[in-house]
Amino acid sequence: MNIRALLEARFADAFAAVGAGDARPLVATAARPEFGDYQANGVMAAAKTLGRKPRDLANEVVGSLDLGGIATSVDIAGPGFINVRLEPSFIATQIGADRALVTPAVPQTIVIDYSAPNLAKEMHVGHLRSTIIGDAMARVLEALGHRVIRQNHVGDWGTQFGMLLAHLEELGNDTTALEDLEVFYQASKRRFDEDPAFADVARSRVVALQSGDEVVLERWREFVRVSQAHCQAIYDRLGVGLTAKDTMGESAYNDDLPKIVAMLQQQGLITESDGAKCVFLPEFAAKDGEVLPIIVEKTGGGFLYATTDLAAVRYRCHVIGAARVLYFVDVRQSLHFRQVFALARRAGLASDQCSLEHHPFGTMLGKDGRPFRTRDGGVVKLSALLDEAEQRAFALVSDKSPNLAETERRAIARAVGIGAVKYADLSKNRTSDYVFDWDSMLAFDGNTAPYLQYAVTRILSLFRRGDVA
RNA sequence: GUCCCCGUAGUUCAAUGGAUAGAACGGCCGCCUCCUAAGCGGCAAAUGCAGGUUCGAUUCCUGCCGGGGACACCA
Repeated sequence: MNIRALLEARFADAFAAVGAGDARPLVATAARPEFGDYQANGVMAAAKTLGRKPRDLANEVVGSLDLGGIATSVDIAGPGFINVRLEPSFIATQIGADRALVTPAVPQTIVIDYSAPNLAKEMHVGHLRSTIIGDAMARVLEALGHRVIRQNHVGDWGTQFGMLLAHLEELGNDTTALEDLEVFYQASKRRFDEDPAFADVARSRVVALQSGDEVVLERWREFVRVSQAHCQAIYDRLGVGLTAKDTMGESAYNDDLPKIVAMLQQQGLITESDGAKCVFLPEFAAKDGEVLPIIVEKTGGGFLYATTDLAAVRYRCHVIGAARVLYFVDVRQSLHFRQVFALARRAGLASDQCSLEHHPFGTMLGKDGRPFRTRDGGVVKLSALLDEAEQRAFALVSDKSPNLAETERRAIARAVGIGAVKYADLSKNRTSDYVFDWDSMLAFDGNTAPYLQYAVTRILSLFRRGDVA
């Protein structure tokens, strides 16, 4: 039983008994410890509605309130706050009960879309927030008793794969070239930009891929397998629960895309504009009457990510039967998701019972206040970031505890370094940008992972020395 | 230009419409010597501006100022 909910119910009974049954008791945890443990704030509003003095009404509420065995004291304070101090034995039994302090949820099926790296390249810092915030949410919702379905919407399809496959062919399909995916991607792009003949081959591979050419498809599968192994290594280092079975990439929706467009067409939602198939929804009209388009098919054919996301919505709502779909995606995608969600509803790709929610997050900035980059302006690979976190932690640990064996210092450095990166992110406001700063996240002072980890270590040490449990 | 998000101590973050706006780091003033690697106590320090709704506004509404982002065939 949730304590707040229990108190709310008891107060509601008391409110009803004194003729204030229409008002909510508004029970909350106490604002300050000296007030007690919980407080009910609803009397002031109720008194206003009833035209009564708040203190008088509060007295009557307390008179009718039954908190036997729950509270040691119930006091009226200020203009009409009611403060409750809990019975220690009651708290003890609540804590002893299984998951006592967790509100038991009515179980729902919840899809969580997070991480979503582009498999053509290596994961970079831009994927960090989605990955660890989404993972944290998945765990929380599971702990509340929900059926959580993780969906890693990886970028495993599209024009860029034609380029990569063509380059891989040039190298005799030797997948060891993929060990450094970033280098491989850059080389492919260079070939594509510099050699028109290569570009033609690349384009033909895209067509082969999309038309289901088994030979090309097999090479593509191998590429995806290797690339996904890179991601898995990162997930394992981060302690993130994603695995291959959670992958539901863009390619998975390939066959649905023409059907989605046909369906929109049938509903009369599509307007052709400059050769592209667009949907113009009135809710995206500006003051000047200009309406933002949602492009679902390019001039000359070919689909865009709005189409893919519509197919994903349909799958999640209608096939999986999700009650909620949570997207942990960069704030810059806000407009895109507003459009996709609105269109999905309009076209019946999402039922009214299916809640579509974009939970955006801000950008990771460097100390200069600009997006976090390497010194020469390149994107920071996630593996390099985690390497540096462990190295810095190792230097700190070695400095403070030079007597420990190196293997032990390495193990501690891993926990401290990775923990610092994750905690620095999760302890920040999700929706605003934040400055990524090694020194503050690895500090042994303040609101940091090293501080928390040391506090736990110290408590365990006390228990050990005191011979407690 | 249009639309969206955000403005809280010097800094990083808190505060279901509730009481005296909380922490941490940094700063200043004292004190102490170590429970795995964080010493302890104290002090100063903030709701961008102007209205409105409300018994009560950091929170909701309007306008302004400031910052960020997005806006047609990339994702």
